[in-house]
Amino acid sequence: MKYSGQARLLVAVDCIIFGFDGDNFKILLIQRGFAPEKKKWSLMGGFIQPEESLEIAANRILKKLTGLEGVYMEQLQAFSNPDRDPVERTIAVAYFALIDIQKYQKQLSTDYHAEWFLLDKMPKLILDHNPMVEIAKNRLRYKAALHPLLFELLPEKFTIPQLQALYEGLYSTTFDKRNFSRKLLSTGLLIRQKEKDKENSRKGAFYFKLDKLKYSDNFDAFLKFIPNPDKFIS
Amino acid sequence: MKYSGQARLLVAVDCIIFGFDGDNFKILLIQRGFAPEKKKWSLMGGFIQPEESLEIAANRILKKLTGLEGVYMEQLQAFSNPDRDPVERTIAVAYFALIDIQKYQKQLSTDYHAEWFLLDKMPKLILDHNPMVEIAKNRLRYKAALHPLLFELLPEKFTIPQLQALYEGLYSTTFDKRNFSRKLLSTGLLIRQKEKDKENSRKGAFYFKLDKLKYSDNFDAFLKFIPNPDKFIS
DNA sequence: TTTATAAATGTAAAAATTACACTTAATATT
DNA sequence: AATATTAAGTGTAATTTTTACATTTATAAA
Repeated sequence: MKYSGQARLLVAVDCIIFGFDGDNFKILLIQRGFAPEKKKWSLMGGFIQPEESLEIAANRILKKLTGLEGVYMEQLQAFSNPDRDPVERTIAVAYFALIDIQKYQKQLSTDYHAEWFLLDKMPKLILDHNPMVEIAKNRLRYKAALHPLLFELLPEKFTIPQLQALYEGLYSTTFDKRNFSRKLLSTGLLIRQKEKDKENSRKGAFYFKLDKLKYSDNFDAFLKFIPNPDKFIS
Repeated sequence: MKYSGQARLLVAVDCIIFGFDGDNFKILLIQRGFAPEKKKWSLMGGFIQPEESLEIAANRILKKLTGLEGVYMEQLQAFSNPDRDPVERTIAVAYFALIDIQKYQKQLSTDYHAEWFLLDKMPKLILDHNPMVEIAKNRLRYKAALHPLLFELLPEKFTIPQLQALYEGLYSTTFDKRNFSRKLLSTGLLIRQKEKDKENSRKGAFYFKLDKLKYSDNFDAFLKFIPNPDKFIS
């Protein structure tokens, strides 16, 4: 028993993979090894398989490229312009992922000619992938203004100055460090460690870890990390 | 030139249509006139056509049911569990719409046996439509806490007490009317009219209209209508 | 021992939010 | 005509949150 007389379409999943290298936001792109658009840069994607949900497909695709599982990933939206793929009508559901760039295993992706690009210096991508990335950036700015999302981009131990650089990078602005650290510490999500990071200064900066329990409890809380976030969202 | 060896799927659009009758939130449902699940209540939906984007399809479907165009509508998310439709694998992209219930033309929908239900007293729906509605309610609560979205549910002229009832209904709570009106008026979005609504009190309540220019300018602004919105969002 | 450098911290002023109760306008009642 | 009724409308003081801003501290290098 089937629905007759209706068109069936290809459904693709595309992953927008964000990372942070300590100084700048990055995005992981691949160079297509096959026609059409061979050699052009692209988001990592693939078609949904008959037995998969979109979430499963997105995780499969992410794992294939990065070797990572259990990564933060969120459905962005479906892109459905009938002309978006000149080869054949395809609907793409975009997901964005936040990964700890240090966990990314380069060798896994040599198959795909993957490369991290500075988010601000991204090449032209195939199809409608550039607008997808723009929408994902905005969604990330939106969500990170209210929820403790950006920790997903950091390693287990991180310092307050690193965290501030992360926020400042996302919003292309600067924050007063006294107010910033007070706000972040007041969430109660951070546990100070005894060790310091001595890489970036003589004095060293204390490492912090996330209080994972409080983190998962507060993930959906409105924490107002960024004052007037609408200034930064287009 | 086609992508070979990939499965093609049905893609459906389902519309979650919210209204407000002055006292309660409502949702517009239809009773399916055909098998499977004939006579069961359902969201209004349909399959995407070859030349349509999802947005166009959603608007087509909404217009067919309500007669309305230019309505506020937003993509909720794609639902893709492989078993969600027992007849045939179908991906559904849900949209939610906010309409002024007074503009809804009943006669248009007799074709579909459409009916407004109290949102809290909704029947069981087919497939995964109940969870779709739950997700839509949460999204609406989330977004309305920050953005001036709910005006889409009201007629052109409305009173502050009506507006407060609307917010109180969505969050199942009460607000102090002094603080509520101060907050809403401080947005600068409301223009007081000379006439009063005398339906609900002897004194009468002043009508207000939206300042449409400021409204569209501020639609994406973070206005914090609701204190601690995470209390209300699950 | 001194110097250099980034990390860490406190406080006062301003703004926003909260809690709370009386007055007013208009109709209905006597 | 006076009075009662009812929901609309409004103000203020206390608290909390946010903002602006400068000095001290820890450490390694010279």
